[in-house]
Amino acid sequence: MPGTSDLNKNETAVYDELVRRGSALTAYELLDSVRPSGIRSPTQVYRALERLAEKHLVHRVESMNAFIACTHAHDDAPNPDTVGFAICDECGIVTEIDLSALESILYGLADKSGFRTEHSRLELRGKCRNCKTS
Amino acid sequence: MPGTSDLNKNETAVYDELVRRGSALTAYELLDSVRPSGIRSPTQVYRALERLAEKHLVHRVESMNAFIACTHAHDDAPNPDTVGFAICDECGIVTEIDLSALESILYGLADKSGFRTEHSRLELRGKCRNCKTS
DNA sequence: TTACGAAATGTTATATTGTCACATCTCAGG
DNA sequence: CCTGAGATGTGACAATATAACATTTCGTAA
Repeated sequence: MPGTSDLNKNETAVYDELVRRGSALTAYELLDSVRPSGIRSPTQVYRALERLAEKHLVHRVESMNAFIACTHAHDDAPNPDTVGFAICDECGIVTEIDLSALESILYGLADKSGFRTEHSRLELRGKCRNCKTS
Repeated sequence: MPGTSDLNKNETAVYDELVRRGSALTAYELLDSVRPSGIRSPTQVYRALERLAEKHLVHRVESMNAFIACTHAHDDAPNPDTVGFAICDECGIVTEIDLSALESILYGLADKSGFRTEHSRLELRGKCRNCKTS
């Protein structure tokens, strides 16, 4: 992973936990999990998450108030950045979708009205492969 | 507007306020605004919003924890429904984007991995026409 | 007409999510 | 060594959302 080397202690604890669990976690779930690493307050978790997000190592899943380790390579290029998630309402699994191919289309949509997009987020809700038959 | 006739007192108060203001408002901003209509608790606001959303008269803007009156005709057809917003980080204006043309592309993206999308939300952050020059 | 139940509404308290303010620590540059 | 900018820790608090339960409303059927 790019940039995982220059993480401080709290960032490492939070990032490792997100990777280990492989699912979307709320800040307070994370807090409970990283207490053994010496993190005691929400502020510390949110600060770590904020910096991890700047480094594109985690993403915030808006519709869940949760955070997830990034699974795609996002080149370190500056914005605009575009990311998508497919969220299963049955089992809660969150899968990152690569939208790079769509970027120009999505940005063009808004640009028609004079809007300059800096970053964007797409969240799909539905049923994953495993849950859709049940 | 379709279905604005069968709104109850609280739904009407909340919906009218959203239309009157024409911007995205948080549930608590709404609560303050509709107190004169007799609404006193967050629960009442959230219940009204929930039913207005079911009727496609308001949308929740996830990345703002806010709600906005719908400006597009969403046919009363069942899901999947797809809506987008362009949000100006400078002045806060929120513009609804019609994504109906994109629906099949967006859904196809996830479908490749076996995901069945039921509804989706796209939120673009950036600068609106007026703010992007400043 | 009255009685009943389901759904809507109101009310209070509480849970969850996120931020502020300020003290303390760390460490590179002068 | 000093200093000061940025990182970190801590406690209090603000903002957002839901739970639990009482009350009301209203259609329906005895």
